[in-house]
Amino acid sequence: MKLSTKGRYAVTAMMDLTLHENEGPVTLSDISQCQGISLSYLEQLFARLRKHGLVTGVRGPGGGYRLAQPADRITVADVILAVDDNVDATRCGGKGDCQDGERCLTHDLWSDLSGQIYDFLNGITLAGLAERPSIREVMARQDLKHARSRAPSPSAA
Amino acid sequence: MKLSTKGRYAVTAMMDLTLHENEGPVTLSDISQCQGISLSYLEQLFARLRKHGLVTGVRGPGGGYRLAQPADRITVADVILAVDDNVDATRCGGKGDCQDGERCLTHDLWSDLSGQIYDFLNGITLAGLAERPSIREVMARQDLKHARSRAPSPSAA
DNA sequence: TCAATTTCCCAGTATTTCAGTGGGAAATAG
DNA sequence: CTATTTCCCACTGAAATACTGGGAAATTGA
Repeated sequence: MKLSTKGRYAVTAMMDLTLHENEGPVTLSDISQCQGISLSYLEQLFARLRKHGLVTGVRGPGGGYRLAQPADRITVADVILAVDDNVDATRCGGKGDCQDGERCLTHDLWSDLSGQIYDFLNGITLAGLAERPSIREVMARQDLKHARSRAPSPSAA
Repeated sequence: MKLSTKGRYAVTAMMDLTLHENEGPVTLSDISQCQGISLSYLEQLFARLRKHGLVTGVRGPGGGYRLAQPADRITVADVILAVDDNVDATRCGGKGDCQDGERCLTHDLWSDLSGQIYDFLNGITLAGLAERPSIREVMARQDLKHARSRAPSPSAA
């Protein structure tokens, strides 16, 4: 389990898709402008997300990306694992003969901890994140702005 | 909150100190041989751990490093934050005027998640890690080996 | 049919971080 | 005094990160 800015970019971008899920596909240039990430770098990230079956791309005008699965079935761990490829784990490869053949217990310990971190992140879905109070608050403000032709109806998807 | 091999090295090294806490200071060359990390790189890591008040160095023969605080007061989050310096967090710096002044909510969302990860790792102390069954098991084997004045026990592993 | 949009794809580059190398100074135990 | 070990610094190679740029394929709408 690795946790870097790359993973953060991916998660925030996926949240963008989640929050605008019912407004059609989201273009990468939108996310690029919002997040301040270069378009091509986003393309690279989304290529991986697509290969891992997390998003689907829609080409052409009006196209963009949308979630390939319901938001409550995609976890933060899924997203992070999709973008940063394999973790090499231990240096001694679990040979266990590092020093006197006994000292290497800390390796097991890390894999133990790492597993816990994974379980934790795997328990947080995009839908779950989107339901947080701090987010719903900002979403409500957005709804007001976007309701330009009619009275603000509380109808959510 | 960042989670990389650097942080893993630091945590596993700190666990080494924790597990041999009552055997006097642990030298970096010991950890180097065990973990397969270069001595100088470990020195760099421990310089940071020392500056953050997590370890104390003892010079001279018989010296080494020991925990600067009781193992149940040092958390995994402490260790990780000590070695990988600041996380820049958001790119737009929370200006909030990224697109239409409304799209940047995903940043808040990430800081929310990041805070949760921190809380999680901050709830795991070195002492807590050392008490895990898988670790105690290996520790027990070590105790047998270190008891050299008695008859050698049947081969482990 | 044509132009604009947008995903897709690939090859290259700059920057940063990771990890290691090497030399040497200061403290300390024996 | 000497061996050990922390401390400190400056440098290097390798890898990951993040960006640049060019272009092809699909799709929409005029």
